[in-house]
Amino acid sequence: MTRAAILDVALDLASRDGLEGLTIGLLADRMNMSKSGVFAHFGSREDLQLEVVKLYHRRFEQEVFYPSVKEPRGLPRLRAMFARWVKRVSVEIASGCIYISGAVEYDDRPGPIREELVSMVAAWQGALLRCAHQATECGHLKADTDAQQLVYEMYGLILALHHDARFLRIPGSLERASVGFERLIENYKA
Amino acid sequence: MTRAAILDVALDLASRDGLEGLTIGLLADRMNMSKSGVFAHFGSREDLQLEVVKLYHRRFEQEVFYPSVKEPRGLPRLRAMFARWVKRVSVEIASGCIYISGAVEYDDRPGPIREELVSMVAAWQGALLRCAHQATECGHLKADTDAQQLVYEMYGLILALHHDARFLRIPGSLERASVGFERLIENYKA
DNA sequence: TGGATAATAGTACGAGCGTTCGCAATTCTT
DNA sequence: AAGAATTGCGAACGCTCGTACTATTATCCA
Repeated sequence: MTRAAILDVALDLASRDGLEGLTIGLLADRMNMSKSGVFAHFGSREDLQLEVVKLYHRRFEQEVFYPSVKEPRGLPRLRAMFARWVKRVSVEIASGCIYISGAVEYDDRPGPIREELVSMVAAWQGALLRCAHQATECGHLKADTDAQQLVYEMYGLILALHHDARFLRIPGSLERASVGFERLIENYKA
Repeated sequence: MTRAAILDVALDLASRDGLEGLTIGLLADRMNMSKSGVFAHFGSREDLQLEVVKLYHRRFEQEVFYPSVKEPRGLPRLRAMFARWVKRVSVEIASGCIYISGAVEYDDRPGPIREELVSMVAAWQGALLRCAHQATECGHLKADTDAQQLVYEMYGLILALHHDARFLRIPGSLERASVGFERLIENYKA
């Protein structure tokens, strides 16, 4: 299916230039197709963007979420989630992360794309939250652990990784994310 | 000076729509001026963007940095820096923060604007780093404190604040940033 | 083999962008 | 008061964008 191939390249372009920077003309060039040929596969540019977001979400789930839930519930699963997340972002240092760039692009731009992005990021944070709760229920973390706070700080470590490595290009950011996570867990450990 | 008034409005627009979203036509509308009238004050759009970035930096310094260095060096100063920083970002939840949106917009777009942004953010991180070093020298923090790691995590807390409050619109993010900072300091305290 | 069906190309349009240029109005200088 | 310099306006240019419409080519089924 040509459509799938187009979406694949579109995801690549959107990762680099942002969802708003994704343009049909450039996409057609990369595909060696005409603009109208590419356009015909999607009803509108917004539809194309939405499909790209959904594709990214599927990739993220497949690479980070699903393999992690195979780990034993509680702290090991939470650790796996963070480790795979870091690994994913460390690859995206070269290409860009749509969750993060999308969060900035659509923080004040209403519409279906923003809604799609918000619901996906919220779903991921929800998964982390459930996992953190289970970790306290299993007795891996202290009983009075504030799971929301834990997820908040995990997200901060990832955002800082993206910022320092991709924008400022500071080496060693990867290790800093891991060190931060270990310190975080050490604080909440039972 | 009309130029200063234009820059003021331009900063507002760039905060909302990003530096790349800043357009001369919209700016002219907001100023009740013609496009060419606005344009004449700057040699090019890029110059306008650069001036906006510099203006933002001056505001940031004035509001966050300068008042903080009046505090006693070491931990009190570091605390003041973070507190004022949080306060500033909490205001920017409504308007947007150019350091953060700029980091995403220009992480892969070479040119003078990226360079300006990088040098400014690096300067701010440098100031935090020096302050953290002084805090260990003063004996406020443990002697083996990794200042880079500390700054990294502080930055993460701020990024998470911006993300959760402005994009996801989760209430209580402000408190989470403060709680995270306190836990951070508690870890590194002498 | 021929005719419906889908996929791609080509062209054109209208809008918005940054930018240029010439002209009017205002302000400053002497 | 006259001339120079600044400041703003309006129209136009060339470009790129998303999109619509029409043809052409390929595919597949009877």
